[in-house]
Amino acid sequence: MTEDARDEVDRLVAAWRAERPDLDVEPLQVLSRVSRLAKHLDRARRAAFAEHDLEPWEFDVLTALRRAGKPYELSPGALLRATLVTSGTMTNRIDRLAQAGLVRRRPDPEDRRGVLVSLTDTGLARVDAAFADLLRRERDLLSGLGADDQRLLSSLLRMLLAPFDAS
Amino acid sequence: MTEDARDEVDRLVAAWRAERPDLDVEPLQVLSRVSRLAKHLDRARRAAFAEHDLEPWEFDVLTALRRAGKPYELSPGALLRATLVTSGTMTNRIDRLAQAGLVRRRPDPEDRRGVLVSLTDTGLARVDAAFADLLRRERDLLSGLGADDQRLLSSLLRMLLAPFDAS
DNA sequence: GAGAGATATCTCGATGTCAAGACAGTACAC
DNA sequence: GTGTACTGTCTTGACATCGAGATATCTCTC
Repeated sequence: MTEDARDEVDRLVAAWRAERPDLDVEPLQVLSRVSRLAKHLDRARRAAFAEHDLEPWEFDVLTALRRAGKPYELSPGALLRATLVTSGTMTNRIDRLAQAGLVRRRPDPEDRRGVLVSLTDTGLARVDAAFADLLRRERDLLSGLGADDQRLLSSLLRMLLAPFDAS
Repeated sequence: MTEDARDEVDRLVAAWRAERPDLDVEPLQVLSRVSRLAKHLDRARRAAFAEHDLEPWEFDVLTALRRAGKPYELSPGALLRATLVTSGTMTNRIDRLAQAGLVRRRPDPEDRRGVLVSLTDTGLARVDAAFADLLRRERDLLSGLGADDQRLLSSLLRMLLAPFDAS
């Protein structure tokens, strides 16, 4: 038993083993780490975006539009699928982004139920700057892992994620 | 170039490469997967707890107390460090858990600023049932990975997490 | 071409979270 | 022991999110 209780999850698992030796708590080794890491990442991202006057939720929407390529335009439905939020949330987000002058809304000429949301020039500039900054910081967070380990890690994560994205 | 765009992140990375070939977006392969997976996990957990009439946030607090072992008692400060939330949030959580009869609050006899929070019998029973259920479901989510891959994955994640937990 | 069901977006109320700050109590240096 | 800085908890107000449902439009079948 290589003894390295180096993070909170190791301590957490050890505590469970002491309290509930009857249960197999191995799944926590993976999934609790995923959850905790995500929480830390959220905070790191928030700090990164603050320098560009962007909230994480604003960044999420703007990057989805940015990735779509010219003319940087998507429907609210496409945006909510890209960002994993509900429709009410997306309506609210678009409202505030439009108010801030980062996106524009126009009726979909093909479907009168629909709307199309596009980046303004300001929005494009902001998201490009913030994204470059984010990548810099994320690379830093990953610096503890070699390139091979990163590839290995991402392919293992992909296996877990695939069932969700398929459905 | 092994061509397997099997999850959303592969598509996301491909889109960035097309739009910003000047940037190295490799960090996303790992970190976007972590974030997205955490979001899916939250939903899965929510569904699991619903059967036990527990919200995820309730479960988080109750498990922290459960792991502490008899007499299942911790300070609000210890609880907020265990759950990564702010003090205002923890006060609110404890209020509602106490109202629901799942925890009890009493003054800390050693420190008159302090409070101690402990599980009630009801709280103990509820958290034990929900935890067993959660493990069952999490094992299921991980069934795509062999035991070796799971160990590999958790040790890679540990490397990323360690710097956060150290600070 | 009429009707049924699906789809796209928005509205509204409830809620959990955070950040900042208030307040009481403790610890430590001098 | 007194003053200062620190710690632990709680209060408050703002805010982003969700879920459920409303409305308008489209699509497909007959």
